[in-house]
Amino acid sequence: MEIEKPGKQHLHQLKQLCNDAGIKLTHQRLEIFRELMSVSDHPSAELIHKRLHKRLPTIAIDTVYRTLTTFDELGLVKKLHIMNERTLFDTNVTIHHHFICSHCKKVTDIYWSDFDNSKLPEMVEGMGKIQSRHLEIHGVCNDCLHKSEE
Amino acid sequence: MEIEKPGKQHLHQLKQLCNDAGIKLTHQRLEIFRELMSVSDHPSAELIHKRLHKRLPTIAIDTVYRTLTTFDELGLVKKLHIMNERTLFDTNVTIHHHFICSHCKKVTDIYWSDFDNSKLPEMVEGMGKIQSRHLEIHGVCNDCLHKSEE
DNA sequence: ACGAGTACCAAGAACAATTCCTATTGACAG
DNA sequence: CTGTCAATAGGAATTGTTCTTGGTACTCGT
Repeated sequence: MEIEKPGKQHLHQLKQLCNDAGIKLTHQRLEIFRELMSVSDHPSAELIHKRLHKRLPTIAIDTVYRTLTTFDELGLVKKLHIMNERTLFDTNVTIHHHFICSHCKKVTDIYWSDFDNSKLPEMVEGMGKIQSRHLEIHGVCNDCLHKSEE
Repeated sequence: MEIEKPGKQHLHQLKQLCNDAGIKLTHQRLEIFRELMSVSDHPSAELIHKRLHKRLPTIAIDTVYRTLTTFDELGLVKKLHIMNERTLFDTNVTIHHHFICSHCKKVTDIYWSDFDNSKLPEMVEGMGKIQSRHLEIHGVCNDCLHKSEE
């Protein structure tokens, strides 16, 4: 079972990817990328926009959405649609699952390659062409468990 | 592995539940319940509202949302938050998972009790108090596979 | 250097899903 | 019958996201 979170993408990879995709590596894209790679959580578009506002006071929320969608298509980030919450973006694009605290809503990555490599039941395999599987585990995280004891 | 979908709830159970919860069994709640139990798919609030409009021409979409949330709290239905889509409601509240066609977006229930009863990795168990697990399998369903061959 | 073409972006309008607000209704207790 | 209170209808508001528009900057051919 893997536990370590894989290393982050680097700037030259972004440049490469943009080149390959035939799109420009603009200032905005670069800054959004830097912001994404500097965080280890699962930020929302709104949060990224807020954080970027210090460095890029004129950036529009729409640009953030557009760029994140572009990054999603490039495979640099992954859109998460969890719970009742807004769309989140995961900078970790390797195969993994999520633990979601039903109290504080924090999302924690889970690596479980044994499960990823295991075979699904025949019934499921027969439903169509399987592309991916994503496990969402809900519970109360340790932080919230300790807080509620106080 | 279970395959059969468990039986649906019945009217007297709704009455019982409302009584226990100390809320009234209003005409609207009854009709929304009946509508829910008559379908086997995963309807959205909007769709339920549209269907109910024939029988209850004055029902407000807000009432549908409120009632579905109430039912969710009572455990009669389960809110689903899948993909980029709107919130769906699942009338099947027994433990199960979902296969989501990335092409037609259809959601199919999966029963896999071996997995439900299996132990999670230590690392995950240690993250907090686990309440539930939900597996989302993405792929292309057989219908769409056949259609694309034409 | 210069003009046309293209990708890109900011700003605000538009949109869709959901929730809030408020007056009204309806059921029940006294 | 009347006061009370939960529940509802209808519309307005809010929220998250996307579209439209006009303008800017870079690129390529000349």
